[in-house]
Parts: sequence; C-alpha cells; structure tokens
Amino acid sequence: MAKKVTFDPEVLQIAQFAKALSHPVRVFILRKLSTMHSCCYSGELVEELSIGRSTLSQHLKELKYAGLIQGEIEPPYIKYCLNRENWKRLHSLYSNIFEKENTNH
Amino acid sequence: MAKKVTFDPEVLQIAQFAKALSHPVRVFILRKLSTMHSCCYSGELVEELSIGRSTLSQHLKELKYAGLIQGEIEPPYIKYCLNRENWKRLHSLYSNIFEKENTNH
DNA sequence: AAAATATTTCGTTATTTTGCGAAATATCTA
DNA sequence: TAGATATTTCGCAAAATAACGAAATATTTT
Repeated sequence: MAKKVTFDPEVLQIAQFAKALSHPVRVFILRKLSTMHSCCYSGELVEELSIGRSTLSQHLKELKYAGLIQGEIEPPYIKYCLNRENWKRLHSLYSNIFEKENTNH
Repeated sequence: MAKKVTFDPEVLQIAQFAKALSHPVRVFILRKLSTMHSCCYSGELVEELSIGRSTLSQHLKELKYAGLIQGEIEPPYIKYCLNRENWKRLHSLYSNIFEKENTNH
C-alpha cells in the first residue's frame, strides 16, 4: 500500500481553523465576537440569524471544538466568548502564510 | 416562513476562501505556491503527497474554482500558479478580521 | 413541586465532500 | 500513425456536513 503522507502540524492546524471558518454563520459569529462584542448569547444569535436553535448550537459546538470560542455558564444563559489565545494563534498562522510570500515576479 | 438572512458579501467571501483552505492537501499546495515555488505541476504534487491523480485533480479544481490558483497549459504539462490578485484579496480580508479586533479586556 | 426559560442532544434527511480507478482527452515522439 | 506521457472527467461508494423539530437537561421563578 502507498505511504501515507503525514502533514506538517502547522498545515493541519491551518486546515482545521479554516474548516471552522468555512461557513457564513460561523464567520458571522467570529466577526461579531472579535470586534465590538467580545461575548454573546446563543439567543441573540438565533434572532440575528433567524436560524434554528439546534442548528446554531451545532455551529457553536464546531467553533468550540476548533478552540476558537468558549462558553461560560451564566444562568440562565451561556455566555460565548472568543478564545483569545487561539484567535491569536490563528492570526499568527495566517500572517506566516502571507509574510513568507515570494515577490520575485 | 422565517426571513432568510442575507450575509454580508465579505462574510460570504471569507467563508468561500476558508473552504478552499479547509483541507490539508489544499493548504499544502497553497503554501508551496506562495513561498519558494510560485508554480508547480500536478505530477510533482502527486509524488510529494502520494495521493491519487484524480483526487489531486479534484483539489486543484476546487482551488481554481475559489480563484486561488490558475493553470497555464505548457505542453505536455499544466503549470499551476498562484492567482496573486485573489491571494492578496484573501490576505486583506483576513487582515481586516484581525485588525478590527477589540483589545479592551 | 410545577412552570418558565435557555440551550443542547438526538434522530432523521438531504446535500456535499473525499477518494479512487477506469476511461477520455490532449500533446509530443518515434 | 501508433505509442508514450500528463492530466482530467466520469461513475461510484463512503464519510462528513448542514438543517430541523422533538425531546432532554439545567436553572430560576412562582
């Protein structure tokens, strides 16, 4: 059988973050959290997006899984905030991609 | 029926580019093209990645569709190069996300 | 304890993505 | 023209993603 490629962990991490950003709902949420609002509630998002609650919950779960947000229980709500540490990591990974660019042409 | 959200075109564009970057093979290709090698051939990539030719072809097609690469016929090869214009656009979209960041906390 | 509120999990369905081999296409070489 | 080379398209199967409503969970209020 053919040798399996093992990708550079950085490549895998970039792909994972990109997957988290590959749906408009999730981009919307991250943009909202990274700008004026550093945190928000699921209920707010449901209204803004007019999307099913369970659907939104699924998107939040994926963002949590990717490490880009985290939820704090604040009864009766769950407050979702950006995970600043991983957000920086994402920023730095993308910066590297673009800064390494070859401009000889 | 519920009102459909129409996303900001910027949000849609970010999600589309992110989708192109959401698979390790495609990240690998784009990193390769954006750094030392500005162009490469399908055959080279097949060897480096040990992936089926048709599978690679599919990944190249997606990168082309997202506008991130373009192929020039250079018989008997097809030379794939980064689409610098859209690459810059991607860079600028991502820069915006991070620069708008709120640091009050 | 029962009702109300906020959110998640479950079960299901439809669509998209990933991956491969076989066949097709296109070009160069003998 | 026949053979060799490089790549894509087609057809298919398996897995992942997206979306929803119903039911479950957890907490607060009455």
